[in-house]
Amino acid sequence: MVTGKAGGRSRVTAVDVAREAGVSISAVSRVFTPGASASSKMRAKVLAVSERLDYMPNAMARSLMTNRTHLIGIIMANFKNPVYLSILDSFTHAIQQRGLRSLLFNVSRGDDLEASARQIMEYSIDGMIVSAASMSPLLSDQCRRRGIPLVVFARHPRNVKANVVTADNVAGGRLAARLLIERGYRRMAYVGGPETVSTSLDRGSGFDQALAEAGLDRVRRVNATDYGYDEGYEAVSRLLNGGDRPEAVFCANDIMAMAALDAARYDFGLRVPEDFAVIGFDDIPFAATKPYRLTTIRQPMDAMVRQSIDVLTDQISAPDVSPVTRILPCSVIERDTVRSS
Amino acid sequence: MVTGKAGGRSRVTAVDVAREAGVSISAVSRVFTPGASASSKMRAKVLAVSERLDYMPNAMARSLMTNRTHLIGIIMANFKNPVYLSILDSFTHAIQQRGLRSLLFNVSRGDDLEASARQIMEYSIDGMIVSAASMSPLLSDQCRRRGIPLVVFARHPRNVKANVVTADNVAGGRLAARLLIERGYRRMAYVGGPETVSTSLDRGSGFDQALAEAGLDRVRRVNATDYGYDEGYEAVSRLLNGGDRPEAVFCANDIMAMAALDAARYDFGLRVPEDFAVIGFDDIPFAATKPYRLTTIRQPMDAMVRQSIDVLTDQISAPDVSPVTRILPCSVIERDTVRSS
DNA sequence: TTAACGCCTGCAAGCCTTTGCAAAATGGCG
DNA sequence: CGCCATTTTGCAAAGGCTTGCAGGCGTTAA
Repeated sequence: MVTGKAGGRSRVTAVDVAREAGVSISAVSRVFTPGASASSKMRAKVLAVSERLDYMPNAMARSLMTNRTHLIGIIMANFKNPVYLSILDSFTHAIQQRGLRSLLFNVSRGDDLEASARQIMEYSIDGMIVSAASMSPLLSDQCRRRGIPLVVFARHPRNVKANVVTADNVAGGRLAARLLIERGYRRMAYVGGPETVSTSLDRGSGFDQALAEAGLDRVRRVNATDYGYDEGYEAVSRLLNGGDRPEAVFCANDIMAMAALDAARYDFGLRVPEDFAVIGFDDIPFAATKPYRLTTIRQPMDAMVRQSIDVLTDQISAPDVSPVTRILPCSVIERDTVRSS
Repeated sequence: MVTGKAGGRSRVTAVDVAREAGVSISAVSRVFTPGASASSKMRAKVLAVSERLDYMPNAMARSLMTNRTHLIGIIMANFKNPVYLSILDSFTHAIQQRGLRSLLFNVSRGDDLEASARQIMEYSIDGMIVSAASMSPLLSDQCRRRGIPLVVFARHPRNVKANVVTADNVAGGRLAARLLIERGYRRMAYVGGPETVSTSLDRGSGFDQALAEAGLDRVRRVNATDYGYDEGYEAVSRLLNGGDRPEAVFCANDIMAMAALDAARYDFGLRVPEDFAVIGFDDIPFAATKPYRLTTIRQPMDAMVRQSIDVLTDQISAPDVSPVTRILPCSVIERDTVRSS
């Protein structure tokens, strides 16, 4: 290895700075290590030279020694629902605020979540956030074995041992049911997502519970094949074409609710909210636009993100505490797709 | 440093595997280095032990030697427009496909782009993609000095020396104008984003050009304070309230176009497309929903992403080629907000 | 059977930091 | 001015991996 190695031009390193400033390498290191002892003369000298040479400590070499990478892995699956853009926004922001960096992994195209996780682990990240429908217990095992704090976001898988931060989806479903009942609707249906997804399941079962408590039965239930607009449209059309046409639907997310609204109005000539009510879930920005004005159940996303990062950083600094689970309450955002009294 | 250091339990390393398998460390390394020479016996033995011990090479240590991190930095600013979710989807997917990883940086809240870039550089990333409104020349300088390939995505700043992959926004603007002219509209207006953003500027000037060529003048132009729905709504209301009411508007993105449509229909009682035409830009999924059916100009996002990554990886393997700029054509997606003949 | 030839493999140096330890410098105080 | 208590500072050893070099071994040809 004689000349400039494989990659780009060799960076300026701490030895260059040390030589130039006439100090030891350790001194340079200490100037760039918060909390290390260095006289102000020293600090000034090193900083000046670093500035001039455009020196910057090499994070890789550093992490080799410190066993900290300041990298947080984010595993995401849903790139179709705009809520996830704002979730990503909040997460990356919160992560950067704390001086950490986000390593983003996309597991949407059925790419093996397991395999991705392994890849991530090569980087010995400090912590990991998973926001993906399928959360395998093997992943959480991997993390525990390697001592990597993990929080499962907006999902509540029963069979994994990890931190969980989620909205209270069951309670959210109940909220929807009670609103509908209170407003005099009687024949309700639920439009869920794919059958395996715990959020959809929880929202549905909360809905059913509250219905049952009021002595009502859910008329029907359909599951969309995916969480998108088209899939929702198709599912709702199926629902409205069948017998037992409901007076109200509760949808597992806003996108499907918007599809429901469109299908009801444009294809079935239903008046909303007079003939037919629709409730969504999430409160995405589009739900508030003029043509929709969707009544919906809101998850406290900001709080969820904040708590996730809190839990994660706590766990990073104190690795041996046992996993916590935080369940945050939803609220109803009332607009115009449920009649007002 | 006697006992378990700062971070989690110490990982299993190549020496563990080597000892256990009765081979040298180099052997282990070579088994995990594609293209290195190792007999199949060797390989089998090492792989078996690695499996059992759950060994995985440490990417940090590796990159220290190879000068390659396999990390691609993505700098993004716009977390409000859903197009960026699909862009992120495509990028992360393409990056993973090539065995690389995405380090995502959020510079939306006016966080200094410069400062973020510096942070990113500490990780000595292999390449960087910037999709942010403001692209400072200093950033591209930083990259060039450090030998980090850089591509500017969906933006065409004149004053930076870097790879550029973007849609032909000027031509896109012309497309919009010509469609409108051909369909008999005469009094046009443009609704742009903040005045400093090159995409909005280019789209507007292409629009103006084509109008001028047809002997028409743009009636008015308004700029929204941001690219969102509410800002668009406000801008369009201003436009329609003023004198010289136009018969058609071209909006710098779909979100504002949707806002325009809503404002025109709900607040001004205009019939679209009979009395009033609207054209957007981007072709986001919501533009296709029943209440909108928006006619719009589409950027070839997938191709743009693919080319960006191609350019980037080319540049990574051959660092000394000069920057390229690729400008891809837009197309019109015709739906129902411009009359059909 | 022996020599020449290749493929494997191990050795050890190097990548860029951090950090325990001990020596040097500083400062306060009598 | 000398002594002791603190800082500062430098040395050198990690940390986990890659890789040039040279010796080892198995193979083929004579």
